[in-house]
Amino acid sequence: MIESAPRPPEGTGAALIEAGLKLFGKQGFSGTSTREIAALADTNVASIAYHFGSKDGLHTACAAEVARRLSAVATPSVPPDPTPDEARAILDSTLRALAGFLLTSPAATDVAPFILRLLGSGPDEAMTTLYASVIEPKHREFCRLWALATGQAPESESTRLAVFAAIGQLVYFRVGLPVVTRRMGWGRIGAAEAGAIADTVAANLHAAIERSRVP
Amino acid sequence: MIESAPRPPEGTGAALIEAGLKLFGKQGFSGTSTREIAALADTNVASIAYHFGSKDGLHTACAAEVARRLSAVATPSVPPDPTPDEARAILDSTLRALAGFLLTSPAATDVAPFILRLLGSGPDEAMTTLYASVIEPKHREFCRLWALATGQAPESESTRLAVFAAIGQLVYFRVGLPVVTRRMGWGRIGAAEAGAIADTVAANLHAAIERSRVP
DNA sequence: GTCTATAAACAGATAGAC
DNA sequence: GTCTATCTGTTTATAGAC
Repeated sequence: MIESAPRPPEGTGAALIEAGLKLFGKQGFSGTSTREIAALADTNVASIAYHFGSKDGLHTACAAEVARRLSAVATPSVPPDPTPDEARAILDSTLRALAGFLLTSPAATDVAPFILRLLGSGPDEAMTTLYASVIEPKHREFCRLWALATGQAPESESTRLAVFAAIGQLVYFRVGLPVVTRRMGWGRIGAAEAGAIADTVAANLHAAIERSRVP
Repeated sequence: MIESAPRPPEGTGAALIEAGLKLFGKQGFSGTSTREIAALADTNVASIAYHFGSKDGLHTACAAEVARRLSAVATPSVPPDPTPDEARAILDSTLRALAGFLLTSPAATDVAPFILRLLGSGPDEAMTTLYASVIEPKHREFCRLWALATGQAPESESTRLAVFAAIGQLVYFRVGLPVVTRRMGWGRIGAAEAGAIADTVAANLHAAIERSRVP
């Protein structure tokens, strides 16, 4: 038992979260009725109030589930004292793993649109939780690796922005996927397409590291 | 009269589009009531049906207005036969102009969230229009400049992906602005903050061009 | 815990006065 | 063109049987 993250409810509760994640992501919070959610979860509307208090409560539970799933990814195993080349290799492989998750994992199919909606809704409670529990710690860890790879200071403005840019490329490919696939003439995203995107992002990573390296 | 783009309605119609753009972007389509829109536009609910037929009609008109505003930006003036260095300089300045627009322009404050919602809603009619009228042409033009700067083929897979990555960084900084400002400890985005982001994105642009340059 | 039935509020669209 | 009043359907939340 390594994981200490909070477990999601099981049974009907879990089915409701699953359905909520899918529908909230696809149609937005207000665009989704509790009847739709209950139907997809194969239960009745009243069970939402029973398990989560309200529609809002279900949404909060969905956000918590997103945080749980995200924590499971992008967790590189870092050796005690990495050399610059080792740090760079870890950044490369973590970015590729993240690309694989975001672009091809079934889990991300529901998670990514949900987060996108969360971002658009401004800084509310769910976003704050996600930021504090996942985004901030991961970004900080990436900054540390970036600093080891380049010789820059880990918390300098330029390092933090460079890491955002590196991850941002990848996030964009996921967010803008409808646009990207259309322009690329891709029918769907398979291993080959995800690989091409990962290669692009990784190449930019190495180019950026090379350019900001301190001798 | 150079511009052939459709003009927005004036008077009450324009006020409704303005209000719709703001509220649809902030709260989503279903999250915004016609009464709210009418109140912000300082008119009555019935005027929405009168001017645009329905709530959907107003949304379509808002999307058209977004396309109009976007077309006005990111329109580089390219000399007849640019040298590689000139092409690179044009890419640099266009990217910086785009950064300035996205991060500091008041017009973008309403436009950006609206587009974000559009992206999340999957490929509907409004998104298709925006893609065909703005995104595709601009991306193609960027690819041509990228090809001139690097010596690569303008419509090769790697070129198209590289251009997406370059623009994507910038788009991410706009989309993820709530996250970025929090992590950077910024209160708001002024000229200094937008400049720091633009410098980061531009540096990555040059690094990527340098790396994929064909001798 | 699960479900049906219903209540109370709210949505978008429209009729018709001005 | 603009506005008020209203119609009709849908929403979330809840009461209460099982």
